Amino acid sequence: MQTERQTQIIEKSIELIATLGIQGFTIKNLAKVIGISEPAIYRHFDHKTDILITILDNFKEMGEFMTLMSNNSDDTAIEKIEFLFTKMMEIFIEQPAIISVIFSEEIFKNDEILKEKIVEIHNMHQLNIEMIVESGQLNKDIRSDIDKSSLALIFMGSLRLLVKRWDLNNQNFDLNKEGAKLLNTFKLLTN
Amino acid sequence: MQTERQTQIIEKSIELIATLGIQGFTIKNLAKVIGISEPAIYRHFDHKTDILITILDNFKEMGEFMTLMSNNSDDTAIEKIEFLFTKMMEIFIEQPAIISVIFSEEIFKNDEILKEKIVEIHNMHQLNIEMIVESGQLNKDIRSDIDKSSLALIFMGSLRLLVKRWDLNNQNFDLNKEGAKLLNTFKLLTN
DNA sequence: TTGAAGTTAGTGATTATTAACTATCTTTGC
DNA sequence: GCAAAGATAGTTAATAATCACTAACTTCAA
Repeated sequence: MQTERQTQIIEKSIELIATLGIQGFTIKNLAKVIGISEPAIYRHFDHKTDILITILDNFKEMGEFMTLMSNNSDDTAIEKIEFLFTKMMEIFIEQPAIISVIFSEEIFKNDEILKEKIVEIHNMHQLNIEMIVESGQLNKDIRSDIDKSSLALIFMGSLRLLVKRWDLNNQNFDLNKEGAKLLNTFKLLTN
Repeated sequence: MQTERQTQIIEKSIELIATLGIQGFTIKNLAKVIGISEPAIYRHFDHKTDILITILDNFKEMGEFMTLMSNNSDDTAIEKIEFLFTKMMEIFIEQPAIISVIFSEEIFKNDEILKEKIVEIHNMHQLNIEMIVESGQLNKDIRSDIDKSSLALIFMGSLRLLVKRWDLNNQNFDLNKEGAKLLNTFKLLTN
């Protein structure tokens, strides 16, 4: 479990990375935006890297929770994917800072532990969508002449790029609307 | 025009970012891998940021050249997209280090000039693919019930994710084969 | 009274960049 | 043709600023 202060450090760290990039994520900047001294940070995390590790662990947990929720229903495959899409966009609109961190694998490239965690998160989402697609193909909701891994790649790849563009363009278009449009395209393409 | 030394500095910078991340891209590291002293770097670039600007300018030029080539033929739309895909994968296989830089927009987040260049490159590729899709829809090579911007998003988004995964997984699968598979999926989905 | 969470003041290492100097080409004036 | 002058590209040594992190001390609530 995380203490309140730890949660705050994680949140502010994500915001810092989003606004200033990984190079702006310094203990000094972090302490400043929180309003405590630099050494106080070390009362809550042993090393700077531990903060990044915790960020990725939180993302992984969030992903696992979404996987559970999407599969714990008797929705059709398309409805499950719709749920995942909607849920993800909801999170991104509420906390846009997450985008810059979760879709920026290169940030974690230095550290082998961090890189491994990123790959794990990728695989988890890929496998979850593959599973959903497979069930949809069995139920004839999704056409069966295309393999599940390609479809999962297309689903995730386009959502990622859409969200990233929204962020790069200072969130100056309606992500919900564009997301719905993309989802509709998927429905047309895959039935 | 770039001098030989400038080209070398650019190449080694990209490699540094690819292997160590943006945090490993220091003048000290750069000087070391090139085999000259740190101040010598400043004989060829005024500031560290100028190196990053030049990297992005090169990427943009490369994109413009590919756009020209893809449109300077009487290929069908699908063939043009196939050309773009093949060409890009060729470049990535030859110089995998590029992947970590060109698909890592967050690296350039600090600097407004750099961020703007990234958005420009995005828009250029999006518009080019949209144009190709539009011509394909006019010729009935591509189904017309889906708008070109969605299809362009899907094309680019999935290719990006495929290439990034290949890189994240230490290039341990056949990118050409997976790329061909993805292209085939597009053909099935869009005809 | 003790432990958690803060403080100030400092550590050595590293950062981008500059100053000053040098060896080696290249250009220019006679 | 050839020396003077200048440009090019390198060097060592140093700069102030910043980095992650630590030691030692204080505050305060359970």
